[in-house]
Amino acid sequence: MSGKPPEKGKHAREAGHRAVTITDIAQATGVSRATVSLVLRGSPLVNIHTRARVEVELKRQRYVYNRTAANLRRRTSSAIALVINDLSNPFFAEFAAGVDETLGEHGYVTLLGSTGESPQRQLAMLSTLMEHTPNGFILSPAEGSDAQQLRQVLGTHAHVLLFNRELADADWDCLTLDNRLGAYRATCHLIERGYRDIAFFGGHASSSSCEQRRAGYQQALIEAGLTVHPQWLIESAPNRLDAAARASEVFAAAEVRPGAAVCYNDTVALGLMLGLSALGVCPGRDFAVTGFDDIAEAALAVPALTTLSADPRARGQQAAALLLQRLDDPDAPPVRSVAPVALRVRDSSPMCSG
Amino acid sequence: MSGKPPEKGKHAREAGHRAVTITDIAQATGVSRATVSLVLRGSPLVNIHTRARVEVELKRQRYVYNRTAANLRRRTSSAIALVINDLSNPFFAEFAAGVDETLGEHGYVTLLGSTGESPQRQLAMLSTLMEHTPNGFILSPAEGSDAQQLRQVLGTHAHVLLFNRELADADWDCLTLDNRLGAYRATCHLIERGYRDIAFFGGHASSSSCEQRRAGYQQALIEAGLTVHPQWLIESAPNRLDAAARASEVFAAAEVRPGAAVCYNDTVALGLMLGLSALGVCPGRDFAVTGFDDIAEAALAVPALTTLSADPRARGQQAAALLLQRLDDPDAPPVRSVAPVALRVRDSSPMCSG
DNA sequence: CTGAAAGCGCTTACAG
DNA sequence: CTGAAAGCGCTTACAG
Repeated sequence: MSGKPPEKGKHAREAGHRAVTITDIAQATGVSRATVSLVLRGSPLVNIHTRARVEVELKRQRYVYNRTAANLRRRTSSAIALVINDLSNPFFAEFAAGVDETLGEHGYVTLLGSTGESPQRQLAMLSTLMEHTPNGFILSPAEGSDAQQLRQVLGTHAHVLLFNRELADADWDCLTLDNRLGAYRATCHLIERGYRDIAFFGGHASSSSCEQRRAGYQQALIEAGLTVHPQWLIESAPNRLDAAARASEVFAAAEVRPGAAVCYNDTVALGLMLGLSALGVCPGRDFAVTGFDDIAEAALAVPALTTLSADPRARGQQAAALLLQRLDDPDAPPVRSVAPVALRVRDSSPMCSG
Repeated sequence: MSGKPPEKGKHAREAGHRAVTITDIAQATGVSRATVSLVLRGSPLVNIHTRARVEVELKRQRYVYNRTAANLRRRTSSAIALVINDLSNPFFAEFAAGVDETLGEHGYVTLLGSTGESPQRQLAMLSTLMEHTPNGFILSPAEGSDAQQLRQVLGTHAHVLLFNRELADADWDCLTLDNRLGAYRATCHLIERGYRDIAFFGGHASSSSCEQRRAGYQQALIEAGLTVHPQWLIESAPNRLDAAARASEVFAAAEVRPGAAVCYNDTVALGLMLGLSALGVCPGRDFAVTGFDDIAEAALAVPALTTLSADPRARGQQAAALLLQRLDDPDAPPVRSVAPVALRVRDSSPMCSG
């Protein structure tokens, strides 16, 4: 039992007045609680007139079904926990909207939890959520999550769908973006436009998504017969500030200055563009940039950012659907779904002029 | 009882295996369930050695507290419902992040619901959420919400905090932005920069926030001795597309062409800027524009958008705090909180050149 | 077709 | 300091 339970707010629905229950309805209509329950659950057993009487009384007393009580008795749950890093990241906000929409359509309610990209808070969040007995978890793991610890908290039998990040030796269902193909396409696009010296910029190399994107980038270079310079693999925190600060590292290597960069994601790309401007390098003219995610800002930036669109809302719907499938068939083998990703060409990657 | 309950997903925590309960712990340690419960709740009554034995066993069996069961017995709830229009609007996403953060710190869990700005779905959403017996609601009402119907669904005694939109004759707590002052400031700012012919663009005039912003706009004009032209009050749906389509209406009035517009919000302002460009009017040079909300795109738009910052994340925290206060003291008089709003001056409102 | 009874996992007076 | 008993609001075999 972790977290501090709310001690003050004692009023589940109302202050003083107790809520109307099936007992009230049963007494008022002169039937048993069992019969009221059958009416509520739409059982065909109930006599049509009995049903009518009960239904009138339910309306009259403004009865509200207590699903948590029913869930307790039935050993079910109608809630699904959604745990993401940060709602203020538009990509995850859209994802959450998609999840919530699909879960709602299937009669589930969404329990929300944010981790702020901290494995610590993630564990705390998850054990709090566990106490509310959700039927399953949709989890976008914080960077640096430990599968071992997660399993410890979630228990061996909880239904879990991982989004966005794979976890070493976790046998949970998983929905990821096609990171490798996406970065491959971005890199090919730059090569086609005439760039030959292309860096990979941003992200923590240890994260699985960054690793995959780098792999796609390298594959494209190799297929084109270009050299992969290790000095052109530049790490950064996945935020704008750190990316901007590290812009100069792109030109740190003595030999050749790259003329373009495939970035880990849009946020990092926008930060790099800012940093380049500060260095007197005009992004989109002196230096080509691509992103990943197609956040709303990508289309509005100057120059508009060439990027890969993952349609996060659709991913949310897909994630929810996959988890629901898992609930239907707990014994099916683990699912690994890879969502496609589409290139959006914009001004930040013009034809190479150099 | 509305909505379709999930019939398939029968496995609250695990498939087949039943969860460990206080009964298991009691049996294993040879104490009563009551004692285990006291240990869990941290009661000082329990003998220190008894407590130690029980705690070891809790760990050993990986006991997970079932808060929903406890809530049922105690007639409490540790959940709060958060109902907003659309998570894909960054303003609301930030707000939700703030709410969730503060609720989490106080041991509450967030039940999420989206209405898609539809009063219909809002009612359906709310009655589904009611079945989960949340302790209170934070509700950003969909446009066109009917207080009467809401009260019907929520019951007279539910604890509700309204955000962003007031509702005629609802005696619920309410947190709104200082719409009037914000629009007043934006208008004064344009006047100071030399504009005299200023339109008010976008939003549905019937919505309370739009009404208030228009009032601030008019006040500023009147105080400056400028005329308020009714033809310069242009309505639009609060989205980019409709705003862009209605850009030409700004110049529809025969007499004078306005040289600037105070917009209902950022989304509408960005739409207007797009529409103006299409008409050959260059926003920020030929025509000044201000927004409202300071969404992330505002700073990145070209020209960057002068707007009012409401700090939605802080609003979320504030909303959560207000609701928690209400739970502590259900009988306190209704609270109407008005959050301040700060002007962010950017390139879209340069000195008047005309 | 309907009711009496047991029980989901927990808490809380009340005895002792 | 600990246990027996009742009960939160619901559901589900089981009789009849």
